[in-house]
Amino acid sequence: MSKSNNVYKDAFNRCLRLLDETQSLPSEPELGTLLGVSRTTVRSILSRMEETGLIAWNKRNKTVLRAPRPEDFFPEEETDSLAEIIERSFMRRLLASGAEAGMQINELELAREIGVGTTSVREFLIRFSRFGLIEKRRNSHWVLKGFTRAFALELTEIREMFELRSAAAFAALPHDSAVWADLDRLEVEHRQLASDIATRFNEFSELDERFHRLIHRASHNRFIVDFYDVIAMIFHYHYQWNKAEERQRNEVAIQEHLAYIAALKSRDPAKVDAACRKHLKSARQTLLSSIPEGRQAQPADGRLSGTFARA
Amino acid sequence: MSKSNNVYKDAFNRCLRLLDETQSLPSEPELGTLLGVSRTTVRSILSRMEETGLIAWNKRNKTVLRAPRPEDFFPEEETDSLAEIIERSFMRRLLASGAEAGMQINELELAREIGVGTTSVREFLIRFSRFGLIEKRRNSHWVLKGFTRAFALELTEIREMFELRSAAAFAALPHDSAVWADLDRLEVEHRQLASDIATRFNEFSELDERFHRLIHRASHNRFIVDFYDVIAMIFHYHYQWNKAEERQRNEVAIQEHLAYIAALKSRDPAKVDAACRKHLKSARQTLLSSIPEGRQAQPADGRLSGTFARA
DNA sequence: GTAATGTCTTTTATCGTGAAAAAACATTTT
DNA sequence: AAAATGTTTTTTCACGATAAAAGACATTAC
Repeated sequence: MSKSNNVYKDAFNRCLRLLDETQSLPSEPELGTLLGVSRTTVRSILSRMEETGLIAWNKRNKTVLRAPRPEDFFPEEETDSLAEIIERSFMRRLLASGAEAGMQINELELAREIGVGTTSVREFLIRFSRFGLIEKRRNSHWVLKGFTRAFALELTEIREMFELRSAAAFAALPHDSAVWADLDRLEVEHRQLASDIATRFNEFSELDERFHRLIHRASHNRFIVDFYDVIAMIFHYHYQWNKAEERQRNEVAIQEHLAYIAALKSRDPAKVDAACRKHLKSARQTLLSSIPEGRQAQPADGRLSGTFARA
Repeated sequence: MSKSNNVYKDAFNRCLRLLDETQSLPSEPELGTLLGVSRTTVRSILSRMEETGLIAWNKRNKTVLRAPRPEDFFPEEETDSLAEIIERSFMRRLLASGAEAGMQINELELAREIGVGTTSVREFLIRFSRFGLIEKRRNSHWVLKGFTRAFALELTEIREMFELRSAAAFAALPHDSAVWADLDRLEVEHRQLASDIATRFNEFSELDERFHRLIHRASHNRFIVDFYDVIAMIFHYHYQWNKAEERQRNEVAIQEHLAYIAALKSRDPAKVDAACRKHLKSARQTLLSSIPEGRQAQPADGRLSGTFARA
């Protein structure tokens, strides 16, 4: 099978949405930039759009003939990259009960179960290892460290260290920095979401990530910025997994963010520190409360069927 | 070629050194633990030792017949893992002049130049990416961020944050903790090295790493402990690259370590903080002074032959 | 002459394959 | 019966091969 054409399919779908807005498409290089793909892929997309009667394509002329119909789109599941498929599959297993600290991870079995080659699984595990949830034994298998209370505490410890420092750096940024406009925009979005909370509460997690990433970027430190990937990953799956009191939690978080934003705008270090601490404390509480007591680190032993086996 | 047997060769060489000390070798499982390899590999080693007349092997009896000769050993270069070979090769290129920030890294070309498969190079680059020196463009090449002044400053910023916290945690450890004995042992080693500095100054970097890892471990935080891998990697190659005033630098560092150790033993937070800060400051200076001014981040352009190409 | 399109080449992503090494199972020895 | 040895199976590691996607070069259009 060698390689799926999900890049093409995903870009095709995104291009279809563009069709609604205009009568004719821009030049190939322009489309490439817009969709984030190469001209080669753009031309494949245009070819297909011509074939299916969506556009008339003659050199520079790409006239839209009709609006896209649902059946023009490629199925969602065919647009995911292999890495995404593997990650989702792996995280499902990890968060499912039965995945205890100390268990072995079997590359071959994982690959077979997901239906992909071992190379992709290996590469995924190497990339995933920086999240601190798995560890490699030299010339041997991977070991699961488990999504434990200890993990959550270690993660939040670093997060708090990094974010307090970033927030302080943020507040010290000059008045003419572009971040203040970004912050204003985020504040508006927070207020809109707050007033619509009853129906849109599930949009918070995306806003949350953008807000915190903006702050972390002020550190101008690649290690701090990159570490937010770990936090984002954990919170992403955590939100999917723990829906209890989601609306209320998010409502509280939005108010904390607004207070945090006000503190940043005041540029008063003490206020920033206090608002940041307060929010991070409740974020930690939320994460911790979602980890059942049973999910403690404990050396597992014996063998178990499936991807994870007792060591 | 599929897979080299460097694990076997390396373990064989290490096993040869064991031969000097005893008349007979222990059981297979025991040897496996000792050498850190499986019984399968142990048996291959024993087979060869029997063939070359080093031992007489009959079931539980493994009698040493003669002392190993130089020609019994496998050549050093055959005992390195592929990952080590690729890392060395890559770092040589990275630290060589001409590798500027913004350049592209070509997997295929790197693989060809080193003489290995692309998979191994890909996996290496993924693993290496956590050091913050390279970055991947989606569906495309890697980009070199460069060993710049900015990199050194970002690295040391995190290091200082982490080590100050770890040192404070260390000093707060209970009296009966095993780390105090470890610290005492390290102190002795420091004093021995200090008195022999003229001849053994190049042994410092290994001692340095052990000392700092001991401190970082007191944080009980996997992210802090793991981050020391980044520091160790950078300092490892930095030491190889910058030999200027090595002896004097190490002499100063040993004295700083001794003061740092004394502060830890005093368990006085203020003293620990001061000693730690002082040492980290001079470590940062050493690293910074080794980065030539020319080695600044600047967007490269155009193409260049070799592994790294201008973007 | 700049920027697009058309064509060709190179690189990346992924798989199946086979040898090295680990791990599991069976048998013997103490 | 506990621990070693002998044997077989499974897993990891690394490669070459191939389609997707990117990139480079040549040609045409404005």
